[in-house]
Amino acid sequence: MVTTMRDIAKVAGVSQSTVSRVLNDAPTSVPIAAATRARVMQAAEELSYRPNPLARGLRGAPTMLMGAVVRDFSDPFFAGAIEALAVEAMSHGYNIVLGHAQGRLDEGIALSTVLETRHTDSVVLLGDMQDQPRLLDDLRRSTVPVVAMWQGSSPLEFPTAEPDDRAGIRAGLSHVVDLGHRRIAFVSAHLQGDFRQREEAYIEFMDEHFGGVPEGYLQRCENTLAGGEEALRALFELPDPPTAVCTSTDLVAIGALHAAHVIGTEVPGRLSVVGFDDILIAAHTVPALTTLRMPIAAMVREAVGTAVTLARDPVRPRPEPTKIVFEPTLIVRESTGPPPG
Amino acid sequence: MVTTMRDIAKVAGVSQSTVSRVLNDAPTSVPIAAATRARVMQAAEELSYRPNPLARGLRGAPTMLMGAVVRDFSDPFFAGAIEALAVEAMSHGYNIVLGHAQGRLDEGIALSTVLETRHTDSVVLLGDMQDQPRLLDDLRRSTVPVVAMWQGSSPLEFPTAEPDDRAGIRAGLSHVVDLGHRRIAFVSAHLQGDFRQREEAYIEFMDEHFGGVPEGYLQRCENTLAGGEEALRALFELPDPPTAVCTSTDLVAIGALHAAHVIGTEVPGRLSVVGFDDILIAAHTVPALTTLRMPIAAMVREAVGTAVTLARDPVRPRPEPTKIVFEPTLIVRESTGPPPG
DNA sequence: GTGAAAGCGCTAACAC
DNA sequence: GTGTTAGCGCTTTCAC
Repeated sequence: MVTTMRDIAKVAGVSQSTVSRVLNDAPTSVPIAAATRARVMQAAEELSYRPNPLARGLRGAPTMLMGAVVRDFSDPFFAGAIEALAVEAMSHGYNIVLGHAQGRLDEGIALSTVLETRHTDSVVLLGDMQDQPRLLDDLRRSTVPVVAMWQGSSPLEFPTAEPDDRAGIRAGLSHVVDLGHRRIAFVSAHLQGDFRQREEAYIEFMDEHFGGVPEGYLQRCENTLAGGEEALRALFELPDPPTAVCTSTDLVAIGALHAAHVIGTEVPGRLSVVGFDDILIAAHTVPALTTLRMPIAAMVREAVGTAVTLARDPVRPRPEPTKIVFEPTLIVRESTGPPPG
Repeated sequence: MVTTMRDIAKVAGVSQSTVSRVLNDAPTSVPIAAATRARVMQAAEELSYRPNPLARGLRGAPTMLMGAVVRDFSDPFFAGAIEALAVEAMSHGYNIVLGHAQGRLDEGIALSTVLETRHTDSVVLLGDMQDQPRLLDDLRRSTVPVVAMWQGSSPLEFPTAEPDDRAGIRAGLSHVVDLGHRRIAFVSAHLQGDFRQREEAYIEFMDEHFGGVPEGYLQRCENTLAGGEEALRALFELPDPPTAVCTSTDLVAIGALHAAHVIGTEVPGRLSVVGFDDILIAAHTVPALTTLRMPIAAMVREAVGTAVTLARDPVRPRPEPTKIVFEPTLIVRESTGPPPG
């Protein structure tokens, strides 16, 4: 059996509400006789009492649970983001509930499972969810505060923390241009609208600097290691292969690195590679990856802070959608160098 | 305002209990007039009603939340494991709540935060928690069913799914021996008791085959990429460096790979490297890593299945601690080959 | 077929 | 100082 306050009350010979007061260490509002308090405490200890958070929650107390809905679980980038989110949330006393918007689940489940979650005090969206219309719909009409991250080009609906994709891509491209590269390709991991901005930043940059994107230099692929490999292979079947490849994620960059190794193309001797995100392994690939560091910590801090604040507000007028932008930082490692020759 | 059943009842002109019956689609127990049902449904729709899971839970319904307590969040191996856990749990209708036993949090928090979690129907422990005595204590005396994974050598307290570490390590060692290696070192990532078994398997194997471990061939390090790098460097400062290195995790193996590249040691030409776990990037490192595949999917299936079953049992006599063992599989890739010369 | 009423474990008035 | 009494939103007897 599970111990309830009534059990304690019986054992300690007091009323259940006294137990409640003692156990909650009622601020200053109601003084309790030291003796009573002691008896209650001891009884609670003996019966190894644990409060029932559901009952508390029913009374209006927050559940201290924060929902996290992530678009793609198997992406190491999001794995890192969730970790950061969990740590940050915990520093506010919250635990993370993992929802997920994974592809073709029965849509009905996807949403209710995630959102039935009214026992979640707030919800954080990681990544673009345009392909989950019902989820979004549900979120919109619900009363839980929602904050979003990495929404890319999808319409702004919630308070959002976003990286400056365009600036990041341009910084990477400028870096290889400064090294002397002219034949610069781009591997664009295609997920949702999410990465469009990175791709567009490349096109824009190439237009400005070289009057356009050379035939075949823009490769689209899945956002996986295998996708990056394929894309790099395709680039090297071109009559005039690039000397530098920028990518929209580290994941495809690492795939590209591997493919380059397999086909015997030296990095950075023959080919420079630039990633995006600076995931955990990026610093330890062979060779170490030059990339753009996503300011995850700062973004997560912002998002969690907003979520916590909104959750605390009992009035909660639907907050204005806002977008706070964070700058990626270029991290130069071993995978970039001057072009061959 | 949040819509309750009473609101619906008022609008539909019925009693709140009727609303409950309609909305729960009461099995066959109580037939409801089609007209009433329709009216209720419509009112619910209009008011965009959402059931309050807390109230349900209070009445004894399960919360359909499964707690996951992970020892080390930043370990990509556990990230993968959590992903698998989340997917598997969701296939049973559960969502995962991330607890965490992270190092030096205020111990008080660590446990209550994770366990107050009586609104969690069950708890899965990922990794050895010996350094969290209060957590374990709490878990022991609580009534939530607990199942464990990757407990290594710590005492068996719960139903557990475990890899056969010894068999895995021996398979890796045999593989390099078969390739002709004799000078075989081991990089042992030191966390908890967790990895002792892998280290001991190495010692045992070396005793059997070569009459002992050569001086300096057993390197201990942190379970990080940097740890693996350091360990490899140390090995190559030995008067007689190894021609093969086995490791207790892919993480340190990848660090070793990187260090080998930096000091100009060719893999597998001059040095063979064997990992353990087969994490996501293992197949895409340069060169691709030979490793032992942890049967995560099978283990997680077992663990979640047990957790779900236990959670369903209302009687719930403390289950016998059990250990189900899963065999790792040797995956030969590019990082191993015959010794030089 | 449907309503009234009790109660899940807890907190918060409101008495005394 | 401490007990009594309402509910929080819901499910579930038990009546009618």
